[in-house]
Amino acid sequence: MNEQDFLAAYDPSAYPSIAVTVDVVALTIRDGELHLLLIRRGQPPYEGHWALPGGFVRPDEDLATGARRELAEETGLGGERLRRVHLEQLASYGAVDRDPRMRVVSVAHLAFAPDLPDPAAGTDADEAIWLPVTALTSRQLAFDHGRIIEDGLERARAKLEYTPLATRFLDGEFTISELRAVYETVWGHPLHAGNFHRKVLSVPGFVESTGASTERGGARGGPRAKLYRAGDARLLHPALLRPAREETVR
Amino acid sequence: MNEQDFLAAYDPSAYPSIAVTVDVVALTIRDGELHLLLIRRGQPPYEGHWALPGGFVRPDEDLATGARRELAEETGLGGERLRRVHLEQLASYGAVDRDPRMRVVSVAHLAFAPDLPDPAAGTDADEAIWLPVTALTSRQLAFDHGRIIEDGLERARAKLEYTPLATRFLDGEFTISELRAVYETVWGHPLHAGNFHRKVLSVPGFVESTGASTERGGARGGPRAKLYRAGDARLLHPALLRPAREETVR
DNA sequence: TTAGGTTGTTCTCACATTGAGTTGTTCTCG
DNA sequence: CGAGAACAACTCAATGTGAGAACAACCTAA
Repeated sequence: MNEQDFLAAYDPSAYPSIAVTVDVVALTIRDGELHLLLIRRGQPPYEGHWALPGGFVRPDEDLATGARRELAEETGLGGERLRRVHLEQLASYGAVDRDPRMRVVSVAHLAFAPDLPDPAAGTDADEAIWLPVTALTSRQLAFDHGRIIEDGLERARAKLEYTPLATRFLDGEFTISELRAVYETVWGHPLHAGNFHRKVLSVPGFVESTGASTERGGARGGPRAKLYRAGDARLLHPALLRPAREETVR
Repeated sequence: MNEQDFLAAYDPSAYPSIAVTVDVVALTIRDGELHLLLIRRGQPPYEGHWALPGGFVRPDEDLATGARRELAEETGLGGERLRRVHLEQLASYGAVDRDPRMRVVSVAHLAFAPDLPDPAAGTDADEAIWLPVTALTSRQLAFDHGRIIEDGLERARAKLEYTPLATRFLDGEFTISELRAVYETVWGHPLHAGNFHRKVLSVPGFVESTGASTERGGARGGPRAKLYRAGDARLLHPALLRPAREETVR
């Protein structure tokens, strides 16, 4: 620090004026497709464009609390349902001109949720929807939110490899096939059912059996599947690696 | 966003007052030990405690630029040497009471550098040193910098697994043994020399041969070693995994 | 009610990767 | 010159992975 910084430090009105916001990349799986929570902006800048839920960090809340509050406001979620949503910090975005109104640093967060109700009820005038990520390319996104979403999706794909967070897209009890569907949806391609089954059961602490089975077979046939719940592992060891992706390596 | 937020958005003086800083966890390897750049604070709060290099983000610079500037100021580094330092964003820290003077959100960064000169010259009155990370426990650290350092070290250890960033701790040309020493130093335990050698050469794009060898054998004997430089891979595939660490998994 | 197709689960087998140890050679130091 | 160290290449067993097959349980549609 130089002398100027020190002076600034002692005079709360003298430090550079930068606003701090939180934005949330909230993901869920609906009808076998990965969906993202978006808000349509009702005023300039980027009026009519789609944006991530977010807003200013309040003086009395920390970053994670602010992100969870924004998520609650837009989804109408609360209590136990909200508490079960996985929320982690993604990264911060602070390009000088990312908001035309003023200097804003946004601390982006990433959320994984089981299928949630439509967000319309209980929020303000802005339109909020769960949009399939496959439909993103055709949408106009506000600010640098396109970049934030890309980073969030890549983080989500990577996290499924070495953490048990895929279970956060499911309800408390699930079948191995449902878990496999999460991986296939987030990674975007099919997995070998037999190998996946073997792998999931062999990783210690990933899932634990409930002893129960589904009431009926699948909609298109097949036997009843055994039910599992999330285990106590916080990391998968060894990891469940995505099939090789040579392109991304160089 | 609710109505209050909208009003705030249009009135630059009405948004919550939060300062934005950058801090840098700068790592290098000296004498076979991992070192960290620390500054001794010359004034309260935390006077006399050790802190990460950092300071306010300036209105005209983005986050990465600010972090690189702070690093340059404290190391006296510039030009090509500075440009070769790997710098990436680590995470943001925004607990309400992390700075007693005011609300501060710090965007922490992580830097990997080859052995650098002592930082004393060219900087301001504060004392700056490269401290072995093994000596950290006995030091009083300012703010939440202990936590930030922990997160930085864990990120560094993880990054060595799946990226070729270990080469950033070395000069342009290096031997496989020197590269292995980086891994052993950062991970904190010895690796099997033969297996490491095989693995490094088998991962495409990790290192490429220069064709040359060292002028002399090692200080304690042994043949001349072949020299390599960093390859063009940005990710290691397959990764070079740390030996299992059961404790951290649950 | 039955036929045909789907799914959950368990196997098998070939192949790749890893951990551990060995060998041979080159070099430095005393 | 001899001892010890380190580079580089090899072997071998254990483990993990990809691909496919087997089989029973179950659904829907005819």
